[in-house]
Amino acid sequence: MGVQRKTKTGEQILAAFGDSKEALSAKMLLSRIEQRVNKTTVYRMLDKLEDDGVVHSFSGDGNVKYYARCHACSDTMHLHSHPHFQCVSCDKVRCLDFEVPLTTPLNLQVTESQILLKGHCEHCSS
Amino acid sequence: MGVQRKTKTGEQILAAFGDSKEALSAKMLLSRIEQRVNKTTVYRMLDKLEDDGVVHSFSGDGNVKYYARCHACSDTMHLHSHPHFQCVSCDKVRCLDFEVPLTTPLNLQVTESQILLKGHCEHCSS
DNA sequence: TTGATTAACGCAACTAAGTTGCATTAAATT
DNA sequence: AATTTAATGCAACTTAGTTGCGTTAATCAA
Repeated sequence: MGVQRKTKTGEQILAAFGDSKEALSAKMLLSRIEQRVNKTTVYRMLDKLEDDGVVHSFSGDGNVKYYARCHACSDTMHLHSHPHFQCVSCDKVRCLDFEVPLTTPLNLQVTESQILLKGHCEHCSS
Repeated sequence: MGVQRKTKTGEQILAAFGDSKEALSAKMLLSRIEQRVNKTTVYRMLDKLEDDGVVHSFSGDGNVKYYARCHACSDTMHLHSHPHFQCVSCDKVRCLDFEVPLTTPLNLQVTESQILLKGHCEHCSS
């Protein structure tokens, strides 16, 4: 079950994401939220937001879970064949706004896909 | 620095992988190895094998690191644009033997890519 | 074959991400 | 205002992976 009540934590998490395509870990969110919030609360709220199709998650570098705002999802339909990019210098992660056409083997029922690209972002290229 | 000496742990890890495309976590490897080996040893050996380009790693479900034998890599060249597939029923992970053509944005210097597909494998499809 | 060198190892203690149980707080509803 | 229960905070926990350090064993040279 997703979000049921309007709370400060929920508002602040969504405010932290804003309209950007940046992906944030629970830790990053905690440091960005002004109001003192417990990490458990953040994890639970992120779960609920993901249930509702408001955010989506994926595994970034160092086996850390990242969350980002969804832009074309509902609680019934999740379409995330867009790649994510993580800069190995500044560690920022974000959604890339194009889709990767994935042809999957006929013998496999693929229900979800995650594409993570790593490298240097435009600000960190030497 | 990679592997320098031929040891039982190294042999057993490679034996556990065999020639298959299956990917294994450190935990799975530990349970497959007959001889009693410490987990630290396994983690360290996997690091060295990865340095040598003998195995490659990626982040699977639940933020667990998986390792698989490389088939076209050396210690200087790593080519892993092949996807990995994880069955959400039996949890097995493996390399898929085709490449995904990734067109990456010009402003980003992509040095590595990870593609993880999740779903039901041929044995777990209902 | 023996002795020296040091890579590889085992162990214990640690870190960091994420989870769980439970008592408390505060939205929403009556 | 009273009631209901979703959301919260806290402490304790789990699990993956790491680190420091003393010991073992692979390799190599005498």
